[in-house]
Amino acid sequence: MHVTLKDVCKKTGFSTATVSRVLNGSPLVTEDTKRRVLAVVEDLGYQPSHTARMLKLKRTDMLAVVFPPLDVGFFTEVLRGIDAATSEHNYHMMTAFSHGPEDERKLINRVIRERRADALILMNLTLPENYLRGLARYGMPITLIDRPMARSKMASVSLDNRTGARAATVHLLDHGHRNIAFITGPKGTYDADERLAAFRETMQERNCPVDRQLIWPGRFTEPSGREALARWLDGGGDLPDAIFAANDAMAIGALGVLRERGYDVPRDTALVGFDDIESARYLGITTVHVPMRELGAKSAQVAIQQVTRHQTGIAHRLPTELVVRASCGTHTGNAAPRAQAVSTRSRNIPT
Amino acid sequence: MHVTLKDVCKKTGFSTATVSRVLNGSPLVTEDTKRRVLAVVEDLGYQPSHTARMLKLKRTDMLAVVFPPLDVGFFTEVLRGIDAATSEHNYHMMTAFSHGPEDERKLINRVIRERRADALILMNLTLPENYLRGLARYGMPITLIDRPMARSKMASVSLDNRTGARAATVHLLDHGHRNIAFITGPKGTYDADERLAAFRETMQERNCPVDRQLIWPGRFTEPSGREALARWLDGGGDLPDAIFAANDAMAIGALGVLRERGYDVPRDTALVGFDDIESARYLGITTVHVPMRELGAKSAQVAIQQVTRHQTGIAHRLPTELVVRASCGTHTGNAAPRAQAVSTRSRNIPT
DNA sequence: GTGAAAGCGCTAACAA
DNA sequence: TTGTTAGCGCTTTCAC
Repeated sequence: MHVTLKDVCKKTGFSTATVSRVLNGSPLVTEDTKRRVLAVVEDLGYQPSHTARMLKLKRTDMLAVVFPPLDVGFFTEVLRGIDAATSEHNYHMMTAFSHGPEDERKLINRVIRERRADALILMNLTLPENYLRGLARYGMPITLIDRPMARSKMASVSLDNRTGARAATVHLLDHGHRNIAFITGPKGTYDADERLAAFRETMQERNCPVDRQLIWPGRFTEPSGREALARWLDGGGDLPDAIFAANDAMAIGALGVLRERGYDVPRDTALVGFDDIESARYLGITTVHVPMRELGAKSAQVAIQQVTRHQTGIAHRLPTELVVRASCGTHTGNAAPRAQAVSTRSRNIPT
Repeated sequence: MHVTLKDVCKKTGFSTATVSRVLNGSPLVTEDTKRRVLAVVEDLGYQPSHTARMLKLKRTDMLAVVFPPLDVGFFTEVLRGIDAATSEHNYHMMTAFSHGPEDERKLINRVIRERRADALILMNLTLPENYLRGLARYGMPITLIDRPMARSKMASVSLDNRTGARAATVHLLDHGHRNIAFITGPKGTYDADERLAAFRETMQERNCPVDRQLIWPGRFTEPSGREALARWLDGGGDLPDAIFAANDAMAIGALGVLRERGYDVPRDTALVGFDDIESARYLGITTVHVPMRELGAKSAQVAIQQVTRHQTGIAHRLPTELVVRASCGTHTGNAAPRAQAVSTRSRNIPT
């Protein structure tokens, strides 16, 4: 059997109250008592049962994180960010990956209803706003990553997608590309919509008409990026001057198709992604850097603040930043120095 | 306030015992009682408190996973594997990334002593065997990923590193490479040691002397791969016929150096990695595929078996498999068809 | 078949 | 300063 509070009491002769006080650093105990209790605690190798504590205190010191079923390296980074902040505040992290929308709701419900965690962090899910609002009723603080909630007090940590998408579009335009294709993310996803909108706006501002045919639907996955470009080319479409994918996974998919068909990047077409995942760096893909760790860390902090300080409606927006690499722009000759001006994150493996 | 068992009792008129029986599917209740109780449960939106249950049953339905502070995409995949098996068995997953060896022990101790989980999965840690054996005393089942424990009953799920490393080495030799450099993983790590040992053995069997100078120390990280090759070249070393890195991250690091210095892969030197992470596929790096998801899924299954069936000393060993891509061997002309024979996993983006 | 009651291991009034 | 005691919300003997 394992050691409980009572064992410590028996051995010290003190009551549970006193021992508990010592353990919780109450000032209402003699130095001597404290010493004696701690000695026995040490001796017996006693450790308070977290479970019992939970039941009494109605705290779990646990943050639950639910991720969508996407595979991209993006989530690892976010997870690490959450982990870092979480453990810094002496919280634990419970992780679950959803395996589809139904599963997502089941997961979320289970966590909330069983009160397995003090707060819930939801990432980039496509769940409708009113469903999310409904969750608020259960009283567990929820922090949304990647989606500010318009008319609600739900906390969120999101991205300034527009500035990044705008910078990328401007970069392409500045390098003389006009005929730019855009591979979208799943419709209805906040980030995807913002990125597309900013692309459109920027094009319009520059009096550069957007060819509707060149808006290719994607799903934020690598295969969907492949398909988008392949379908266009197979349908007899000309290779555009540039391709702007709403995330790196799709950019990588498109790059695969380009290489397989003998096209050179950036000579035949420029390519830009979004996120700045590890593979994008290795492949030399110009992209918009997203501070993934910070996204995670910030959301964990927000979640904890909601728990400990009962703060509500906290909304953060993190900046994004263009990172110029070989996949785009270098053929103008002076793009390299310019790249430095845009960002110092450009260490990469030339392709 | 939230709904408890008592609320259901009050509303139904039954005792806690009966309601609890209904909830746990006991056969000792009338169909009618069951119906009435469930109706009220539904009506009130009652959900049993997991915490209270835990305290009573001394089960947490939680698997704790501790990962090392490495960044590689490897872990994401393993984590997904664990998640899949975990949720399939109605368990939850608690994740923690260590931030160094001291931290690692602290994390592990906390989980074990507080009994936050029913079982613990440890991944690829460099913790000494006797420390691990010491942990067994606490009674929490531990499953090791990537390291079979020689003289102990600790469960493990590990890799057949040798077969994979052997296949890779043979592949390089068959393509006429003799002068092969090997970038090692951190000394003392099971996988790293096995891979190096198999490389050495295979070379010897083929009467191909291993040049000690060409064994470059690495740490399983991308920068360490860069450094290993850069140091050699900067020291005036000739580019070897081939480079075999003990993992993909380091292979990618070396590839970066090669490209920066204008070398072509595989023309100037062949390159082989280990793990088959996503980036390796995109970069067309020949590598040894490691079934990362299975590694995770299997370890979760083993962990759960230990909990539910009190099985002990389960040891699994998963196969690895050579995947031939562009970074190696294709310059012989007929390597492509051969690649098919070796593995069908070779879809990749030609570099 | 159902209920009363005793805990699981802890914390925190309240009393002394 | 320390002890007594009543729970937290559930499961499970043991009676009935």
